[in-house]
Amino acid sequence: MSSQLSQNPRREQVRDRILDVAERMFASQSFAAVSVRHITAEAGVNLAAINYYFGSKAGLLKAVFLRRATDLNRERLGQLQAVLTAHPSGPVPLEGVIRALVEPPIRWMFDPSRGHAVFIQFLARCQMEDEPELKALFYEDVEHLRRFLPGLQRALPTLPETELYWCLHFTLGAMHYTFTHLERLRFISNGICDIQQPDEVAARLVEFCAAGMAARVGRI
Amino acid sequence: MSSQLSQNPRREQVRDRILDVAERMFASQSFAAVSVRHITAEAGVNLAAINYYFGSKAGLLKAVFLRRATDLNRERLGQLQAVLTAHPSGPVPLEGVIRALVEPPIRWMFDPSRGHAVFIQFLARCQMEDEPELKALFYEDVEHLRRFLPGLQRALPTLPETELYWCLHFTLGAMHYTFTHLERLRFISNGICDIQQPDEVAARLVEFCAAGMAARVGRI
DNA sequence: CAACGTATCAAACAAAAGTTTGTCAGATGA
DNA sequence: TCATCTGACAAACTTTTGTTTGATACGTTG
Repeated sequence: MSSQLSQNPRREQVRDRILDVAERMFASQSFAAVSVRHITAEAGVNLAAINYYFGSKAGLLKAVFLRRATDLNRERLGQLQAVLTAHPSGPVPLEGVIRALVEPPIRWMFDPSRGHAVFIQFLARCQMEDEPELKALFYEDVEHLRRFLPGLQRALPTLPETELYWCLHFTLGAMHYTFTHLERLRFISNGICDIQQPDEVAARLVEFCAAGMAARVGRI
Repeated sequence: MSSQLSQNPRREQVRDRILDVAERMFASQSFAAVSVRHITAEAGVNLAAINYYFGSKAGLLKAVFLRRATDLNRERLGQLQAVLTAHPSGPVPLEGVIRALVEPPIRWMFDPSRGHAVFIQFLARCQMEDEPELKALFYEDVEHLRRFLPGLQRALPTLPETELYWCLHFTLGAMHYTFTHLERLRFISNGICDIQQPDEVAARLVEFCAAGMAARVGRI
């Protein structure tokens, strides 16, 4: 069928199939709980394929992470840049900065296409894994988060840097919990909370965190 | 040495040693990543001890959870009750209700005695495990969280129930992230955030979430 | 065509996993 | 004292783990 394709497309096809299955499994179970045999069986490829393409099981984990992480960060930083350039001088709207931080991943969370939704779950679970290579990647990622500080500073000029970091921390927490525990919110609220609309979720999250940040201004 | 002790104290001693080691290991690694061999070796007991005392590895996980979970919940509910009875009629201070929710676990987090600190880390990691028995326990736990809703309602009488649940959700997220990512906050802030003082941490968290909740009042 | 590199495969590998078994020492209770 | 029970132990059991190995087929390149 694909006999006239050069080797590369076919190679990428198998690679991506493995990555898709691994992403899905690592999203719902811990790294140690997923075996390479489960992955290869589900992907319909040979057992040795993972070591052939990714060197090791840990290499596969890293590859799953890298495949989409930069895309997500680019989306975030693009939205941040858009807000900052829309207000070239003077104060920046606080909610706009926070939106740049949390809206892209929330949008991904509700986007089943191209595995975006699965990747967010994967990302959330990865935060707790202790694979050394993956931890190193997350420590590079703090550099990306630090880029939001100038934006926050321009939105809340009177707030000391320390406070801004604390606010960023709590915001990331509320967001992260939304990735992992949204279904629990539906359950605990007996279903009265609508967790289906991405815009609604993002709007509530942004408003909650913006208010939390703004409240510190008066107290410092 | 303890020859004249009846069997029970000695039995409890071995049981607790296993529970302590397991709690510590499950706190820093996923369930699947920890082997019963590691636990028993570290605890200095026989390999078969876990199956003898707890039936299975999963039974051990459940036992670690149950050993302290009720204590923590009792502390929380006690503090909640104290706030509510201090204001028997009329409005209740919002920050008091939130404090009852987050202060006890934050205090535990900084209390190395009796393994309280380790247990908080264990608890945070457990949220992501998919052991069926443990998930069942967490679903019983939502009943405990629902008890905070009357308190929130008396603090924010004009806010619809749906909104209160959302606020509770974001608050739990900020708290949970504080359990798991406090060291990361220190790192990302180049060490300028002081993460050593439990009262400071709790105060910031409470203030942030209270403001986030109060902000919704005007918008509904 | 011939030589080479690449992708796939079944098979085997050694190590580690959770659990079970049988035995033995010691405390308990009649 | 004798029978019984309990806890600890080494050992073995059965699966499952991640990884490696050659062999084979195929496409590309000389």
